[in-house]
Amino acid sequence: MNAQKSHMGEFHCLIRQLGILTELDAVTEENLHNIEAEHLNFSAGSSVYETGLPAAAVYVLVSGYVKLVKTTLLGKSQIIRIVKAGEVFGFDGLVAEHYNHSAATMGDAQVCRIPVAALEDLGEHRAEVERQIMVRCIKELQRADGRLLELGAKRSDERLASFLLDWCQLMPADAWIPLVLSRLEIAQFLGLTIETVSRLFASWKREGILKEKKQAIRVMDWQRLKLLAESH
Amino acid sequence: MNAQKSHMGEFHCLIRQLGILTELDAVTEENLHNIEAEHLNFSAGSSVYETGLPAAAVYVLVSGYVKLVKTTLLGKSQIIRIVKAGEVFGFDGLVAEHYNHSAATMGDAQVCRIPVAALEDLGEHRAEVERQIMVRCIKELQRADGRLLELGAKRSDERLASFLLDWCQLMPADAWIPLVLSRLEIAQFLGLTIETVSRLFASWKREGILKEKKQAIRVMDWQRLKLLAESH
DNA sequence: CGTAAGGTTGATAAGACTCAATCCTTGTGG
DNA sequence: CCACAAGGATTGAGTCTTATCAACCTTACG
Repeated sequence: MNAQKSHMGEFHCLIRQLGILTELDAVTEENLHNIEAEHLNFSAGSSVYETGLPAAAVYVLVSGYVKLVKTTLLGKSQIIRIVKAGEVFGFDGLVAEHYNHSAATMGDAQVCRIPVAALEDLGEHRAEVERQIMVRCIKELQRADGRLLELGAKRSDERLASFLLDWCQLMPADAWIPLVLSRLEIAQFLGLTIETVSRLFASWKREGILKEKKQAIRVMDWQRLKLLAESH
Repeated sequence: MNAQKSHMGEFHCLIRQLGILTELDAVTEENLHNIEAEHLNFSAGSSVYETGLPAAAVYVLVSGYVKLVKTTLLGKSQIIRIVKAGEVFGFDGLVAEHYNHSAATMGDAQVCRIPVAALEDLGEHRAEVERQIMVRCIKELQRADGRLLELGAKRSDERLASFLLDWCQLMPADAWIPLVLSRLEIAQFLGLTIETVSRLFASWKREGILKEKKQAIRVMDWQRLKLLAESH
C-alpha cells in the first residue's frame, strides 16, 4: 500500500519501453516534458490498482514484478498474468470504465503511470505510440491464448513444468534462478492448490530434476523437464 | 475446406464493423475501392487459417461462427475463443510471422479478409482504423482474462453454467436458443471431456433447469443456473 | 527464544477422466 | 419409404488425479 510519487517528465518510460527511441525521443525531450506521467515506487506487496476502480491510466513496469489477479465471487483468486520489467499493463485504462482485475507488486517495484489523457496530447506522435501499444496488446493476447491451452488441456505436472521452463527461459542453463513467487502464487497462477505444487517440487527434487535454495531454483535436467511439460 | 472468393471493395466490412461509418465511410467509397479485401464464403467446418501458416491478414466475421483452436503436441485441442458475427479475429496478422492458432468455421460463415498491407494504404485514416483495432484487441484480452479465471478457478459445473449464461446473454429469457456447439466443442472450450459435459446436461435436464430440443436449449430456471455458475 | 507465516507431508475424499457398451439422430442408398 | 450405416450423445463402472483436511516442520524475525 506504500507508493512514493515523483512527478517528472517521466514519459520516457513509455517512449523508451515501446521502442520508439530514435527521432521521437528527441521530440519528446521538448514537447512532452509537461506531460502528467508519474514515476511511482512501490514497496513489496502494494496495490497498483484494484478491480472496479476507475481506469484512466496505462502502466509500464520499470523494475520488479507485478501480478494481475482476478477473483471469483467466492474469493478464489487466479493470477492472470505476471508482468516483468519493461512490459505494459493496465490496458483496461484505454477502453474500460473500470479495471476488471487487480494489480499488485511482488517485491519492490518501480512503475510508470501514464494517464490516458496524456496520450491525447501527443499530437502527431499519438498514432505511433498507439500502434506500439496495440502491438504489445496483441502479444499479450497471444500469451493469454497460450495460457488458456495450459489451463484447459494440461495436467498439474505439465503446467508446472512449462511454467518453470517459461520462467527460466533466457537464463543460463546452469544458474540459480530466483523464483519470485511463493507456492501460493504459483498455485494461483496455474490453477492448482499449494499442496499439489509443493508435492511436485518435492518429487522433482527427489528425482534430481531440480534443486531449490532459499528463493531460487536450479534445473538439473532440462531434458526431463521439457518432457514433463508436453507429454505424459 | 471450401471457400468461394469474391474480390471487391469489401473493405466496408472492416470500416462498418469497426464503427467508423460516419465521414470515413464516404471517403472510403472513393479511395478504398481498389483495396485488396476479399469477401469469402465458407461452408461448414472449413479452415480459415492454420497454426504456423504465414500471417498477413486480419479478419472480420460477417456472419456465422468461427472457433479459434490451439493444440498440444499430444493432440489435445483447446478452443480459445468463439468468434461471433461482427467481431475481429486473426490479430496475429498484425504482429506475428505466423498464426499461433487455427481458425475454423462452425456451420457456414462469411468472412472478410483484410491483408495487413491494405491497412498501410489507408493514409490519414490508418490511425483511426488501427485505434479501433486496438480497442477490439483490448476487449478480447479482457475476455481472455475472464476465461483464465474460469478455467483456472472453477469446477466443471460452474464452467458450463457460466458458459451457458454467457451464450444466452442478450437472448429473450423464454426462448429456444440455438446451441451451435457439439458436446465435443463445448468440452474443448471448457477444458473438459465430452462425457462430463453430457452428464451435466443430463443432470440439469433431469432437475428441470433446462430443456434441449434438436440443437437448441431453453433455460427454465435462470436463478439456479446463475447460482451454479458462481457457487458450490 | 517464541511466534507467525509459509511450506511439507500424509490420509482421505471428491471430482473428472477413461474405457466401453448402448442409444439416438441423421443422412443415404436401395 | 424403409433399412441401415455412421457419427454423435448418453450412461455406467472403475481408475486416476487433484483437492481437502489436518498435523507437523522450517524459517524469518521481533
